[in-house]
Amino acid sequence: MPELPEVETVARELGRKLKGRKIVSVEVRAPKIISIGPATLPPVRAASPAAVARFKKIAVGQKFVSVRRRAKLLIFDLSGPWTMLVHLKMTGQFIFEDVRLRKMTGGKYRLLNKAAAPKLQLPARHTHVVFRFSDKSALYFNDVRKFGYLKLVHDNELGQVREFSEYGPEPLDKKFTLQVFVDRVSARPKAKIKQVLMDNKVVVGIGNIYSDEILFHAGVRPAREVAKLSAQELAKIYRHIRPILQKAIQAKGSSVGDFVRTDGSWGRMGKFHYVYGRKGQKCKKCGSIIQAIKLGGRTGSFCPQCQA
DNA sequence: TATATTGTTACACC
DNA sequence: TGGTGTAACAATAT
Repeated sequence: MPELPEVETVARELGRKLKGRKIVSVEVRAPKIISIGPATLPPVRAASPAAVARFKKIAVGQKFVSVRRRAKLLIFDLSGPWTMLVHLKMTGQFIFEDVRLRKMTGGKYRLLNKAAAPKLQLPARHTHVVFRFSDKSALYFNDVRKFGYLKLVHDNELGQVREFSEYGPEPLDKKFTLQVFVDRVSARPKAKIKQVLMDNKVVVGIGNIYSDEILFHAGVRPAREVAKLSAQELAKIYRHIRPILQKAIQAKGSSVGDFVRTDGSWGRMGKFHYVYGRKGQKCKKCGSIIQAIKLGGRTGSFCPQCQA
């Protein structure tokens, strides 16, 4: 489940690996994944053969300049006047294949870090788009659910991309102060705190995993109404947002579900989870049994002893 | 075969 | 009208 730390991990790793690499071919195995233009939605229908051809024509010959992140969206700056926006949604993955690795393994991709990583052979069953580079290396986009998307936007139209205009502040940004947090959260007095934390209009990048973890460390139950939280509780929640996200970035993300790093290895943050995905297990702090509730169709996990 | 999964949007309801 | 909550949607594994 890629959230801010996982997307940040992918952005940093790909930025390093793709910088200056020239695309020599693009293989689109699932047309519904790709689209062109600033329109809000990924296409419900698969891109037409003409759109696929256009996507390839735009991308081939371009170099990757940089990879950034805004909220959970990856932003690939291309050398020409185009930008590629990528959302991993639930199960999207990027795997970068170094040509040296393929040579070493006789054409079958194997991971260097065998102990910590799943075995991969690429392209895999759920590989939907492949970028190949002039030095024979390649970038694979995999997505079991096919909810993710790759969207090419002309730089002149970046201002019209609705994802950007609706995003709230970045939690790691200096401008995200306690005052900003309290103001934005307080605008939703009747909503439940977990749902507000996960709302991209309030603050971006926090999903099910990290909202659970932040609330555990703050000692606040996920279903608490915002209006009934004290100033101290709000401040405590705020104070835990940055450290938890930063620790997760240091651990290269949580490999829950399908998330892998760009070499196919797993992030290590899952080891540090106190409540997410631990329903029925003992709380690491007090030994109580972790409980789960449904909030708007989503599961929230918490410790009944540590969280009030 | 029904169900669970999650970010995001659509829409009904006060 | 706008904030709020719920359902729906994408596709697949189990």
